[in-house]
Amino acid sequence: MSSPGGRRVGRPRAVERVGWGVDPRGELLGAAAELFTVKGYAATSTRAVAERAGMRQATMYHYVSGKEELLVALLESTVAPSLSYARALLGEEGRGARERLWELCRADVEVLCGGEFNLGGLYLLPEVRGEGFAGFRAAREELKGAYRELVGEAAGLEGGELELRTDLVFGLIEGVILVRRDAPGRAVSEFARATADAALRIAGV
Amino acid sequence: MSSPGGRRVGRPRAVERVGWGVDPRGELLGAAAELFTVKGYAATSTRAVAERAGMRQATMYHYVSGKEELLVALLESTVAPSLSYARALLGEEGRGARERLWELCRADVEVLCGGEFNLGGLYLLPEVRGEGFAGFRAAREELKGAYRELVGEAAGLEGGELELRTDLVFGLIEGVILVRRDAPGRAVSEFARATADAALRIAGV
DNA sequence: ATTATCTATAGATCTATAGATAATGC
DNA sequence: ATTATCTATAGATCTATAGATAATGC
Repeated sequence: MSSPGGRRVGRPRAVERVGWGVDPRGELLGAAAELFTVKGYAATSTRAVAERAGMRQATMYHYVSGKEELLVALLESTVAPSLSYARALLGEEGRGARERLWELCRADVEVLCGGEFNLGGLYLLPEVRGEGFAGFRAAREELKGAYRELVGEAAGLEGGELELRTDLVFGLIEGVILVRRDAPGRAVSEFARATADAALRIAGV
Repeated sequence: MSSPGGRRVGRPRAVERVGWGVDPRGELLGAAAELFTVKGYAATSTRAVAERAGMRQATMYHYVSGKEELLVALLESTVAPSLSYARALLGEEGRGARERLWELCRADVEVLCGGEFNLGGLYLLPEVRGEGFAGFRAAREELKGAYRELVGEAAGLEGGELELRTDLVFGLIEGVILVRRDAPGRAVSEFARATADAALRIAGV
């Protein structure tokens, strides 16, 4: 436990820390979330991230190997909650596929729109095609697979038609990331429900 | 007319040009389209763009003021065709709103997915918030206004409900940009029609 | 002694300008 | 003379490492 007064081992920071209750890696992740979404990933320097997190540029390397590690962690944090929820829903035999699909859509939109920054949009970065992001891409594919399964069961589809409907539903959900940029004021949970309604209409159930 | 043999005024290029029938600015735009979408905007240097276009880095400044001018031009080229089509559709009193909305959606998807590179995705860049992109943003707003008008007329909506439906429809159309990345093989025109169908279902007509 | 941080910096970029050069045009 | 290109480079970054320093822990 880091004592409340701030008595910590090691040389003190040049600029005393402001954000509290977070460890240094968490401070870096928070700074990166803001800067990557607001200024862009490639346009953000390691110096900018570190200083925003309240430490000097070189100190960052004590906690992470570089910018990419931060981006990987942020991306995985956007897909992980939806994915584990999707796994749980697939196992719930009791509820109908239609209801579970609606619920997955709603929860996914809540996660994507709920955070302070538009982290969901980061997965569009060309950098995400690189090797370091294989884990994230696999998680995203598994999530899409869950959508496919529920769409297929709810709408009684398979083959190319199922593939098309899944792409449209998945595209809608991720498209709300873009929409949210234009209207950041709207209440998230209401918007999430409306999006889930729209997804069911697209799926054709 | 630049004579076919390639006899041109000025010092010859160090590396003789390959892509033909295009002027130097067009060569730069083509190179930028490829590199910005594949490698990312901020991650692409002026040197990379110029060399891909077959000229040395410094020569690029003879034609454009820098990378940003190229990005502005590319973005405007993605919204301009849809916008002028939207204006034309708004004027066609003869056809019903429902039919015109469907047609706008279909045409928009064709443009966004039709090109060789995923230029539509570039508008998500944080850089686009800058002043240099005011013209592009205005065009995009006008296009969204056309969607709003057609959705309102087709579905008989207004106020907050109209705003919500418009966001969902617009989000779906732009979301197909993401979808296309996952399934680049699908026939564009078939996909465009399916997306337009889905948009009408979301709009509630 | 251990730890977290700092300062300093080498080496690798990258952008934008200055000025030279090699074509055609007249 | 005009033009399109070139080469060269100054100045401003940015990344990642080396080594110093200022705390606490024992």
